[in-house]
Amino acid sequence: MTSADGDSASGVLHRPDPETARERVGAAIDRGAMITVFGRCTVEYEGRAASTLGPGDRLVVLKPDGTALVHTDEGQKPVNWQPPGCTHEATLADGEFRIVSRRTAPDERLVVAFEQVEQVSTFDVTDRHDLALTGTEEDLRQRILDDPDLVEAGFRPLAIERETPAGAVDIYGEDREGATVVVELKRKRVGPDAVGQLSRYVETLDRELHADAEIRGFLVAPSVTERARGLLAEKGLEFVSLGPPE
Amino acid sequence: MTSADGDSASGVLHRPDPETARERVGAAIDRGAMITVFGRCTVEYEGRAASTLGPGDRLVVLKPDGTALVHTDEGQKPVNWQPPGCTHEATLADGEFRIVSRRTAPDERLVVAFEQVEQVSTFDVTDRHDLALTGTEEDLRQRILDDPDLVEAGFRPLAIERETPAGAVDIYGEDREGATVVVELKRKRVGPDAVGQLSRYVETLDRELHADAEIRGFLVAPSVTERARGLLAEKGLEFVSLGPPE
DNA sequence: CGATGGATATCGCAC
DNA sequence: GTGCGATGTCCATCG
Repeated sequence: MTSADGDSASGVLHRPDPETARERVGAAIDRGAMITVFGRCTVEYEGRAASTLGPGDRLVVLKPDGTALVHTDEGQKPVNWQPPGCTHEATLADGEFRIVSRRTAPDERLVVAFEQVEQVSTFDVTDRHDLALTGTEEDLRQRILDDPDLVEAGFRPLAIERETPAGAVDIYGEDREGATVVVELKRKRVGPDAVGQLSRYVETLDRELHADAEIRGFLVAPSVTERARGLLAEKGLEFVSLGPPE
Repeated sequence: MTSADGDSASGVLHRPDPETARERVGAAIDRGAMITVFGRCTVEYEGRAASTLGPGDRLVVLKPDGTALVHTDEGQKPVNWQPPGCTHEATLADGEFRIVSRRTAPDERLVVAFEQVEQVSTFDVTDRHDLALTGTEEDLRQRILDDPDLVEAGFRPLAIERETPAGAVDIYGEDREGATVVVELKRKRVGPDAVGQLSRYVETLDRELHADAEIRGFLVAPSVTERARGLLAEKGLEFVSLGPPE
């Protein structure tokens, strides 16, 4: 045991035996602490898909919200995981310390079996601050509502997130002639999928509105791929280049 | 200091002062170790977007491949991160221990400034085992190639990933009458986007092939949403229900 | 390097 | 719960 044991804010065990690891992790799960376990382990997952992972050194993170993450030394994404809301369990089986995380609807199960536990750490964590993020699609929308001429001189926004049978349109409005305008926003370079999305909005509005009504579709993004540009031309849609704020 | 210090496989510091934390993390970065730091910190990010995060208790993971992750007590995704390939730096500024991670193309920068470091851990990690995953789209494709009648009696696959101007078709073949068949596979319930994808394949092949050639489009998936079903009917495409193996 | 599409995507919101 | 679209998506693959 280390001096950390007397500290409620955090605790650490170095190379605990399986039973000691099970006790510490089980207690931390019950306490609602954040837990990291590093050691040599195998991983099995079964649920939406299924996978097995042979022995290797990995970092396991258990969060009080029921999230489980298994990280190797590479990659931003965990090699295995469970989403928030799962139930974690610390068990002993065949003399091994194991972490089992389950959920239902859909049924999913993650089992991490440790051959050797290098370290168990627990943390009592408080974090009330929300992330303030800028440079998103909503920012782009606000810039256009502040200055509709960015789309086209005389453009008048009438609604945001206007519902159509094909889904909600980002910005709905009229051009200077009174023709209906549909605007699809993308915060980064767009491919063919965005053109298909805009096209569906225009097509369904074509049916919904007056038969002789002209409907113009605008795609607003920093840039388009060559294939997407071709699809735009083919479908008679327009493109406006608008990048993130400097 | 704990007994772990003499062990090259892992090391831990409890509540180090900023300078000690900087030394230990800087050395571990240079050594190519995996690092976890837990403590009270603020986070700033600037790059593809920008964000700030006020003080709170968070777990920071630095990987030898240049990945950085900042995890709070909630959520599966890190609240902030840097992708693999970044350069990490451990610095002292205003008496605080800071972790700075940068990359170029695009320029991105992540700064984690610690008011209080609860724990620093380092691990020498090797993991050469690959993940074996089943229940994927490739599994579904193999099942159909093994038994093409799953799509339709008499279906004959001729190619996989056949290129078209609209992208690669999952399975390309002929029905019993010799008509061209395009099959789009999805491993789970599909929405309108998959119908758009299949529709583009059929449309472009319609132009590419003989004008009088009949082209049939099949969407193979466990199920479809109501809107997607409508789009399929509208575009004259067919649906085959085929779920993951039990 | 960019383009393309899959993913146990995750996440948030509307219904 | 399902449906739908955004994401600093990440990631592998291909040209």
